Amino acid sequence: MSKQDGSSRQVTTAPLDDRTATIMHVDMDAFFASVELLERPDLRGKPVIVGHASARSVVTAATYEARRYGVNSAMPMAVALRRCPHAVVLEPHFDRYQHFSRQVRAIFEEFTPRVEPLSIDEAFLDITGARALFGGAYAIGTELRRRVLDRTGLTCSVGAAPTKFLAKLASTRAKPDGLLIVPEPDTLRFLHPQPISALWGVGPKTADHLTRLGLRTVADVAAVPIETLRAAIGDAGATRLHALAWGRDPRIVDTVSAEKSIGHETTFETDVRDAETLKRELLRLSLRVGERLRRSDVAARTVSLKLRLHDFTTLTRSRTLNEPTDLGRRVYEEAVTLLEALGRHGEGVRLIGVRAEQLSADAGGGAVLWDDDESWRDTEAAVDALNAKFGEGALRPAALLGPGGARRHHAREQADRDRPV
DNA sequence: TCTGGGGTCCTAGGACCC
DNA sequence: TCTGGGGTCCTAGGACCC
Repeated sequence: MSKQDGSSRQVTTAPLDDRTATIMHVDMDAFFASVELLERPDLRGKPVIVGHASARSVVTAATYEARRYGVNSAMPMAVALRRCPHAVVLEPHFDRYQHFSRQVRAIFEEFTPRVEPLSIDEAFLDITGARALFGGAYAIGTELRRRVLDRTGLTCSVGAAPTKFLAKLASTRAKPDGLLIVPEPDTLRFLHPQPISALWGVGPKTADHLTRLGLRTVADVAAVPIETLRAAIGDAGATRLHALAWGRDPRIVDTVSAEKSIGHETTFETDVRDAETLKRELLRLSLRVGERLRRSDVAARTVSLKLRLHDFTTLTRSRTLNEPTDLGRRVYEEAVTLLEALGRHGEGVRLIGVRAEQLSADAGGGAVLWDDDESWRDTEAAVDALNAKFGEGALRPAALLGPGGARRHHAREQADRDRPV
């Protein structure tokens, strides 16, 4: 094992001929907070929290200075400010984070095309091929961290190991601003002393179950019979945990994974009982879902509604459609039907959300818009049909000259905007 | 202390089919 | 008449991750 701190207090090198640490995990340090500090250098070294100022908000990100007071992401803002009253709270700017996310991703791709973004601020890299050009994991990690810092002013932490799980664990242990390489022969020595919570998929509940079995470390999980695990946490979880505890993780770096659902939700400042307010919000959310479905060129077959009541009870209701849709209007119709059938909104709704599931490549054709409208297949007739429905000139002719996909896309945008609610 | 918003995966029961 | 077993789909809820 080798660890290099950003401060370069200690640099030990992994074997330079190591060829086993083929997967790299890169994780930006306190990403949102660090991006905000680029614009507010005066706040450097101070506890800074990123999050909305509203009553029901949570911490989106916190600098390490704030974390020293026990502030963590997802913590209610009220709690965070009690722990660290002098923290500076900044509003999040997601467009900025997106901008830097793209920038660092481009840097990753200078090393390998095999990049799998995990979220806005982390990614896996398969560096098998990059080694020939850049040297081993150590050289790649060091150069990558240098380029990210030089060009963005942001620090990141890097872990490299033979598997995804170990690489991610390595980057976590390297934080902040560090590099940790775990070659294959060192894996169990690195892994087994870790607490069970380090295992991917072990949250508070599972940790509870495992602790009740007397398991505290990853080594304990590795040693316990898998049947014991199965009885405690179920089939899939037991199989996965047992494998992870032995350093086995079959997941490869996957550069092309399709999204499985698209949803939006809102927590109200105060609980809402009024059905009209709920419907208005539901429409807004549904239209956003529709826009994203079309942008991704997919259609959804299942619509699901989510309600969180005043007491935090969370309900979901879903319905599978006969025909897939990419229209927010259609999503809304289903969601509102589910809402009314549920009939619980009088109790006071804290959160409402809608999600489109069972996505497939865009169904194409007019069947999605009007399943009785065969004429849609013909461009001229489609113009007439649409303009008849939405008024003359509703369609911009230019949009119709492009490929079918573009034509359908534009027509649906128009339909979603113009159809009366 | 009082709990965001974006997701993924798993479980379990019932319907339905062979 | 009383009853198996496997597979898939649908639905609701929950754990978990960032």
